[in-house]
Amino acid sequence: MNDTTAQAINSASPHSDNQGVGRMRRQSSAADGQRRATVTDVARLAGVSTATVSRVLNRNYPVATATRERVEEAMRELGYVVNAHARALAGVSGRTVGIIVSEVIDPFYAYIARGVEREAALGDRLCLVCCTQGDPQRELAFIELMHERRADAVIVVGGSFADRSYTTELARRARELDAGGSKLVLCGRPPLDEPAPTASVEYDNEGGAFAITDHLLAQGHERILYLGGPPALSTTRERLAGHRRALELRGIARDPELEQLGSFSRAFGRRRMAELLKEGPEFTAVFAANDIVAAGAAQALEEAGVRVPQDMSLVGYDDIPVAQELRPRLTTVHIPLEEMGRQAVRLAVSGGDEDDWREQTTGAVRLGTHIVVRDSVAAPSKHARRV
Amino acid sequence: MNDTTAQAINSASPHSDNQGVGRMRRQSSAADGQRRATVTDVARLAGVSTATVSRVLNRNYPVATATRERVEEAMRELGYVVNAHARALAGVSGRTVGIIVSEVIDPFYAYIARGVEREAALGDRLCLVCCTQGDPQRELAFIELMHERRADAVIVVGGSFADRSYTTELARRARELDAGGSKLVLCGRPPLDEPAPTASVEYDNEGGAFAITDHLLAQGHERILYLGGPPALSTTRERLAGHRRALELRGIARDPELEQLGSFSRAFGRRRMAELLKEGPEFTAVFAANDIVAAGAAQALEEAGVRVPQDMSLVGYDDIPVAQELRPRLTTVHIPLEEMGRQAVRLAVSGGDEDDWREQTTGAVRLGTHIVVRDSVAAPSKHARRV
DNA sequence: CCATCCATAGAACGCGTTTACTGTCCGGAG
DNA sequence: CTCCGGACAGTAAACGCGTTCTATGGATGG
Repeated sequence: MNDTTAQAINSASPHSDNQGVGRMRRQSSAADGQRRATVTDVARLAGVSTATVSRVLNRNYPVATATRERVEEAMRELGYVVNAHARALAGVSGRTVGIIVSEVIDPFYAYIARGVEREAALGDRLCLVCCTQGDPQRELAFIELMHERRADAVIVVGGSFADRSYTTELARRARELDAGGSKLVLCGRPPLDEPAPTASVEYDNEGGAFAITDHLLAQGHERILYLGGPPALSTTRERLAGHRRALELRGIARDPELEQLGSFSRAFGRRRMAELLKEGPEFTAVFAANDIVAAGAAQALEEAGVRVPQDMSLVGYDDIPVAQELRPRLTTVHIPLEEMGRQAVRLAVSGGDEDDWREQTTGAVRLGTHIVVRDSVAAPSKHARRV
Repeated sequence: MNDTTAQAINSASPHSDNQGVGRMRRQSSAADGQRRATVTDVARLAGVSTATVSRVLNRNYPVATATRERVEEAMRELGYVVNAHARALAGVSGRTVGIIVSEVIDPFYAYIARGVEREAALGDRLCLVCCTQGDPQRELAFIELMHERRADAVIVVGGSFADRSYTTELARRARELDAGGSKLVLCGRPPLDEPAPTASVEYDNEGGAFAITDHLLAQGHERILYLGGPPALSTTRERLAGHRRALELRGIARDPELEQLGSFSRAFGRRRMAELLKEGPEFTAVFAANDIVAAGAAQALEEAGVRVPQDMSLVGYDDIPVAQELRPRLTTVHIPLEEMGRQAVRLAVSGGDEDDWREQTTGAVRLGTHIVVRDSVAAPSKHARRV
């Protein structure tokens, strides 16, 4: 389809008359857009050369005021808009950064995307956003597409899958990107095991999980259900690791039955919670893998008539807005999401400026997390809930 | 800043040695990216011409299988990635659509963005996303930036301001864009009063407001507070218009005190609601300008000990996820947000295919809205709430 | 053996940017 | 009152990289 379109559009133009700058085209179809004005047109109208027009455009070289004004007037008159493609082709940065998330409507990603967008805007850059819907293949494809567009940075956000061939492929892309002067930034995911020229922005995922589990333990909970999160995702693994470490440190044996992984969806949280309430192991607190799952669990709890926090404590992770909307308000782990997005851009973009000492190609920052105590946690009730 | 950066990057590369294809560059800095492979390189390595390589790339012309394989092998070996800029410059569509919203983390916009992104992806297009944070100037600037990048479509989303000079400027941009073969799409906002080549996707905003107000009236409410929404925004005006029409139709006089406009924020909803509860007019129901404002109002109500829906009915608008998270679950107006995004892309992109009958340049679709009844509305309590 | 069709090559083109270079005009030196 | 160095303005032309039109060599078919 690309082809046919492109052909149809182009085959109709270049034929006879080579040097005429396009007189003929103009009178073709009625409402049809007459050829876009070019630097040459502006130059001609202003009575200067194209180089001068370019200088006016870029203000990077002194141009007499009178000349500048004449050129600007000509641009206005012709409705001239520079062609970013031509400019990029000539070697100027395309001023674009790409961000790849799994889902834009998920607040976790949306906040990071906001940080990326804002930071990008500060540097007069535009932001290419893609959603993989959780498909690693699509992620790879998008990286390729962004590479084709010569994005200054390609930021992949969110947990990654522990799939060898995928990792290898990603490393390859990172090298290709780097060879072209772009940078692959891993945001909210662990670095590649294979060495590759990437930058990375992480948050203390394990630490946050440790802290909030410990918060639960400090209240006296000993049977804590860990609920949700795709098992193969790095995000899940890290959170679970922090959770386990906290248990271990207090000398509490780990019960596999209390680790109910699954997905990050609200539906999962609700369904599995309901099931476990009916016929699951005993527990007095729930550590939902993220706030969305917590929202689902909260609903199941409500429907089952289990009061939070009196009968059951509940915590989440991410501290997205829904955490404050739930009743009781959810105790959770805060992640500086927007800041992560900003850092991701800074890392990639500043790195691009000083191309002398490329040694620091592999920048990395790690941001802290902290728990936010609200109303969803209390000490376990005297008589442990019996199913 | 734009300029200095661009200069710094470029002034350092092209110097002596003009025809050598870059021998020198290679040995410059250690990790430095050696010049990217080009079609010419691939052609040379595969022993064919650049035309053939291009054909292999675009599969738009028969190429002998053996040749194709040789070319593909060469591309792989060199880590070749086409340059989208060069390609776009040569006349092929850049396969990019732009969307401009005021805020990505706002679910209203996020859902539309998702629709745009998905539909764009179906056509192998990438999506440029920008946030104006409500600033019309920034909106104009982003349109310009997208125009420079020759986006197939530029979709501006959300209510617009009733500012004459802004509208004029927008119309001008629409014409420039159209002249270049792109399209400006107005999504979720009324068409420009000034004639301009735009496409538009609307939703029945007035009708939704009418319906939900009527729903309240049918329950017996007569004193309904309309809360929130920027007065100058078209979205607010339309919703208010629907609200008023419903009142009128039931013969209920309009009370200016019951129209408390402001903003679309949660903070506004909460603050103003609290104020009105303390010292405002009498009313038995609240029509929040959108769900976010409703969430704020719900909190104020909760804090004031006013029960919903027993003591006070509450409805919102947009039907974003928070509506289902509130307790009681919020009765609201559903908008097919994602579908709007999809339609916006379709309108702009299909329109671009058949450039023969440009008459239909100004496409427009209007999607329906409907109310979603949940638990936040009840008949007014016998004894009207007295402050 | 010529008419065709196919695969491929050569070259023009699209549009800014930038370098190398020319022509001007200034002030100060001689 | 010239003459020279240098700051300034501005220009022609090369360049970046795919795409596609036109042309050509060769093979197949009649």
